Amino acid sequence: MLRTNESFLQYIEQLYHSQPRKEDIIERSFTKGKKLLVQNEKPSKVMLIKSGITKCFFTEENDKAFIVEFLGKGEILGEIELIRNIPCLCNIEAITDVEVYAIAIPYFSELVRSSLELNNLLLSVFAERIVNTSSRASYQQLYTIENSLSKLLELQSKQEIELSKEDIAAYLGITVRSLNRVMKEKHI
Amino acid sequence: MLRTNESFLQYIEQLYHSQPRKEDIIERSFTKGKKLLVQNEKPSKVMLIKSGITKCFFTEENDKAFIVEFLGKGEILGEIELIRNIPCLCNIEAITDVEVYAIAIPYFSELVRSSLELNNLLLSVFAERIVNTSSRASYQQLYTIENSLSKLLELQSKQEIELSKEDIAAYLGITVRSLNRVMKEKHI
DNA sequence: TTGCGTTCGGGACAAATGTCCTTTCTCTTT
DNA sequence: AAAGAGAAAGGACATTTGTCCCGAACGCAA
Repeated sequence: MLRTNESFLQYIEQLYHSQPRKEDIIERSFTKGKKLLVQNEKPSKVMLIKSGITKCFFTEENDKAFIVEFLGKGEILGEIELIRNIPCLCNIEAITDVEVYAIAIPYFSELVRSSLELNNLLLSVFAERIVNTSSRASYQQLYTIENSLSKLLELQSKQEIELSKEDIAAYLGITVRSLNRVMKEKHI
Repeated sequence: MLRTNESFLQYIEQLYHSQPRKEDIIERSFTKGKKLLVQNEKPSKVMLIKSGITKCFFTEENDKAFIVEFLGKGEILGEIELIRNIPCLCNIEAITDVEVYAIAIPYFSELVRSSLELNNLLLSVFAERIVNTSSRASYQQLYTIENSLSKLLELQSKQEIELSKEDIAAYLGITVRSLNRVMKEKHI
């Protein structure tokens, strides 16, 4: 649910401190509620989260939202779009105040081509996201809201993340009305 | 829906023909209906499809099935499990007769650590799968079966793949009864 | 040709979820 | 303190989907 990545953060911080040209990686801040990346727009930077939490979500044409993941410290953003050379797949929005390392695209491209360390970090991240996204897609399609909610609440208590009801509903792909109904039936 | 990857196939075929030790990559065949990989079991090889089509699916504890993707020529199998060192996430089953290149795990691991070309091929594949899986998860959660079926039929006609009703239902994460109902209403 | 078993499609009803609207609660402004 | 606006929860009804079971069609063997 909430993903973090300490080794990726260390790797980028080491690059940040040792870079000769100081513009390849800069620090940026976003306040809660701000969009870091906008769906269907070309990303200008690849970013890695230094602190804070973001949600990564689709807005569909019927105006409904689906949260794919919550991304925290050490998680990378915008890298899929760079590798596939496409506009942003999803929106990324800060749900707390967030600080990131913003990495220039030509610099990041060059690293992907040449750094095995970066490649291996990215492969691990991608593998993790495929596992998480596909297994949750399967589960939420084949079980009722009650089962999915139980799983989410269990994860949530382990990770100590505070989510609004609207965000919980968007993560499960349902309406807030349905979420309230199921929570009431389960006496939550 | 059906994924293929010509450049990955060329890369593996070049390795296959030039390998000194002939056991690192071997060819294997599977008849229609056979399982190439079994969910929750440790994979013994990483495989790349030379010809044929497979389905990659979850079997949930409530005995329902969800097809994540159909994988064809040039697509790689079992690599996620190797990178994350986990048992198989899904089942992989041949829906036509299938031939694969089976790659020894220590050999493949060594290539991942050392070959930038392989890393870049894998990054592209993973990026594609994340895009596909997450966007379809969102769509199928937020729209009705009718919309999802329309999308599938459109893809299917472009790709000339023949699917059983049971497989279509499993790809959409619904029952065959529901699929029949919607197909009848749409006069298909 | 007939009988049996399996597969497929659909009827009927139940369950799950969405939509729309109302009521209550909370917060802010006057 | 009161009023107004916005947010949150839930009632009622509609729609969508799942479950169960039955009948028809098909294939195979005797």
